[in-house]
Amino acid sequence: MPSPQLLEEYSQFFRLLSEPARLQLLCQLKHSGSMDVAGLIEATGFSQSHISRQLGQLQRAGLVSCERDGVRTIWSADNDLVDDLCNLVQNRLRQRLEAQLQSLAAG
Amino acid sequence: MPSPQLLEEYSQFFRLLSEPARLQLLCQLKHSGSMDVAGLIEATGFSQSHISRQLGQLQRAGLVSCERDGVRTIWSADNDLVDDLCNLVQNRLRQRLEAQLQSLAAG
DNA sequence: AGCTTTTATGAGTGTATGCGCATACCGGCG
DNA sequence: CGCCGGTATGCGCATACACTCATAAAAGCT
Repeated sequence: MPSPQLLEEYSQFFRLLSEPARLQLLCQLKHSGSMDVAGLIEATGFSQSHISRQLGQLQRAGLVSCERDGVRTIWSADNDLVDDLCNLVQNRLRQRLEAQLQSLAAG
Repeated sequence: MPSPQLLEEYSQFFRLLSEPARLQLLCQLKHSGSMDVAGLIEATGFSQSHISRQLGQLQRAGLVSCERDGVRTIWSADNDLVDDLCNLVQNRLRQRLEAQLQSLAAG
């Protein structure tokens, strides 16, 4: 059994990924390599303030990092953890759907 | 890039794990094998209605399942996905702390 | 059938937070 | 120094949801 503190850490991390907007920003950065905020606004349609806040949260968790290019800030995703997690979840979703399909066919 | 629908699925799944209470119930069931609600109340200190609701959510996601034993309901965790996810996150947390430690030593 | 025990659920409350608007900060340029 | 483009942040609103109390539903016992 994980300790209560560890459970709290886990859930805080999962909470970061529980918001479609944040997940979308992460995937976009992973997909495009590096982007500035204008690009993220263009790609996602979110407001500038919203994107800034979400990136701040992701940065504090070490999932994204930024470098300044003059007045602009260039953001990039930091590691493969999120991809790995999403792949595991995707496998699970597929298994579930396949099982539903089978039980439907079996009547 | 995952589709918006898939992103939504991902985030809904992560949202399930973003609540310490649910994560604790999952880990408890994983640890103890099978438990009835009275046991979970004893182990976690949560109210009966709260536990019932959280188990319902986890059941709809296919993470736990139940069998009735007379008037009691015996719950058990259904697969290893959550453990795998938590292990990945734990590795990440450890890496982060080690990096902080190194930068502190180097600082 | 009525009574008891165990679990599920309707209703209500409080808190957290996503999201936008407006604005303050901040680094570069004339 | 004043101005301007780009980013962070205070504030407010709306909504989602964890959590509780009270109650209903279900299953066994007499």
